[in-house]
Amino acid sequence: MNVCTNTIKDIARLAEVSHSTVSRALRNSPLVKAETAERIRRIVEEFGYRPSAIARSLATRRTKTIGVVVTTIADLFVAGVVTGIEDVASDHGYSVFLANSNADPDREVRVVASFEERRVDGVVVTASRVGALYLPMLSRMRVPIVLLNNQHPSEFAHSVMIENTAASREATRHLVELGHRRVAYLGDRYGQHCDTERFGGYRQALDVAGLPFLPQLVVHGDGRPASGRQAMARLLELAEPPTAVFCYDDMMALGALRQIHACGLRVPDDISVVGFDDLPIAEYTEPPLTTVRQPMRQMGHLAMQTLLLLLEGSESKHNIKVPGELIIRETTAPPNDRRQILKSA
Amino acid sequence: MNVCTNTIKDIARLAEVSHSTVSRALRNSPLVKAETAERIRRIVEEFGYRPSAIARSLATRRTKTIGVVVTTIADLFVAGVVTGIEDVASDHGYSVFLANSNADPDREVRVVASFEERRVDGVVVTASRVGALYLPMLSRMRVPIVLLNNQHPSEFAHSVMIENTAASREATRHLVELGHRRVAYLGDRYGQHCDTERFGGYRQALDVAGLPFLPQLVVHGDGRPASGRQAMARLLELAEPPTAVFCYDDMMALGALRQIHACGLRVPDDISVVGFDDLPIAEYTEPPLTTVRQPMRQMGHLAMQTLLLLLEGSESKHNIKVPGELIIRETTAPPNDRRQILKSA
DNA sequence: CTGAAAGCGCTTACAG
DNA sequence: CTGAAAGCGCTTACAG
Repeated sequence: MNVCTNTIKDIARLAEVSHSTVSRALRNSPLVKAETAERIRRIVEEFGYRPSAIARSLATRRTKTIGVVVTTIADLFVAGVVTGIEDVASDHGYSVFLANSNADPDREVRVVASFEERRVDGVVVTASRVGALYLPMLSRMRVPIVLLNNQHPSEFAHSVMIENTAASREATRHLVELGHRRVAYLGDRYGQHCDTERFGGYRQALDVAGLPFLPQLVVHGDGRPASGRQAMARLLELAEPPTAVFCYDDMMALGALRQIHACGLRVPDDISVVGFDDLPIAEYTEPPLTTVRQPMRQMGHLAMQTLLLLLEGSESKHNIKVPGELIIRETTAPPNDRRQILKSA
Repeated sequence: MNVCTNTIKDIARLAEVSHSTVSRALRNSPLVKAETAERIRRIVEEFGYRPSAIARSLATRRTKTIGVVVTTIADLFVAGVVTGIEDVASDHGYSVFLANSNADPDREVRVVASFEERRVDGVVVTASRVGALYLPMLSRMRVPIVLLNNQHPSEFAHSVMIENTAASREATRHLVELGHRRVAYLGDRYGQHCDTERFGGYRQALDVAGLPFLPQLVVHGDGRPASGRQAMARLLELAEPPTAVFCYDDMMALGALRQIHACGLRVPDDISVVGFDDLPIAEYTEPPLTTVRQPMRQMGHLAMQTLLLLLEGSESKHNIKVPGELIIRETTAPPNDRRQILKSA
């Protein structure tokens, strides 16, 4: 018996009731007599009937579907967030459409079009490198949108954001308190709002400590290891290299570690490194990485919970700030005054 | 003007044609006069009308939607594969539903139910730790299914698989050729078919080299770094530890590296390590990891292309084998006979 | 080339 | 508590 050919009318015929009654029974309507409902459910079970969400969506004008846009899912932060989103979506009967934009404007246009055509009930945009027209295009859809670690968090819509500034300040202060005076910032040139805030926290910590801001100690990558390695190489070529580096994310910290080791320097003896994210691999770098934990999965939960609230008609603005947590492992230590000597070895 | 309230009839009224004609114009039917079609398209554009994929799906009985099930998306291999799937799905007008099963039988049941109700046109199951009832449940759906690095690849359905046996044999042979005589296998107890095959390749390489198989050199983890570390610890506690370890995946290799370093041993001087996957981080472990590359994204492409073929009515069996590629980096070297001495230090 | 009509498989007021 | 009917927004034979 081909499941896909069964319709509500087939079940109605078998149960000797109208299809309206079957519909009610399936939706647990109190309007249907208990024993009738029971009989219907037995038949539904026996024939493996699955009501069509398509037809239901057309009738109810709700698809119980959300769209999730990411730049790429092949990123442990993004994947963690999406896991969190899907967790609660699934618990509430929502299915999720996943779309990668690849930071490509053409694909962004297609993603928006497909989400509109599929009549998703809501959208979450995660840590995307969005084109200029993208967010306005999305907002035109007239469905709730939640941004996660994205630009325009407050002006534009509802959002879930890590407390970038406070967390970065704390991470930098950790380095300063260890005695570092030359602390570099390895940023992400595509990091948009998050990069601005993390850089801001770094600056604040320097100010509070009365340390001068040295522009030559600020370098940028693209968020990935190779670029972190290159940026680190530039720092190490400086006449007076930093004794510590605060990185925009763990992946670039990974590249930085590689470059430091490739130069024959040691972490944390010669140079301290701090990351951001606390990816599952952070505990397994060599040495284990001091970093700022973002509760990625929980942030995904919050984003979906916010969307759910909006879908239930909440009118308020939702701008959630999630605290980061500094996880001190083994890439940070007091500066070694002999570093210059070792380097020449 | 609320986009979502526009229907094909609104456009028909504005264009002064019947909604049938609008429908044809939008589907580029040759049945409609060029200038009429042009006028309709202008109006569609102007009002930002988006045809409802829901209504279209109901009428055509095709949703242009596929379901992708994974155990977890928070895994760089899985995420790479899903990226590949989405690439070609999107290019062909398909949207993808992503569902995490978390290897939880309850969720598996719900995923299958949701895919059935949403009338996905096809399904791909990626590297899942599937429950016993899962695949039969899916196959009951009567839509094409493609398995990727999954169990039952040939008996059950269409599949894309890495050449586990050949790749593992080559990886092990690499170690043997370096002179290793005590090569361990660090497997994944949930790796099912893939683990069996990788273990098989390891055994074959030993046999070919005339080396004895030593059961005490086979340990298992769960695929993640922490378990790799634990398994490595067991190997190092052996009276005669291995001089090389072939790991089921890069993540466990990461844990193994950590444990080796934590014991004060050096890689590759004291012990060689080989991974499997060539994740983006493999180049950035310390030292950079020798591993077997799986072309994850391309495997995703192949899976979706296979699904497309099946959706076009292909009747043949599709069982695609993808070769792995040994990438030699810096975790492998000839064995060091002084290893025992160093260990006691 | 165009339109009226039936149908896709549901939900839900309305009437009983 | 139950059923007949209308409607959700499309597609597509059928007739012209």
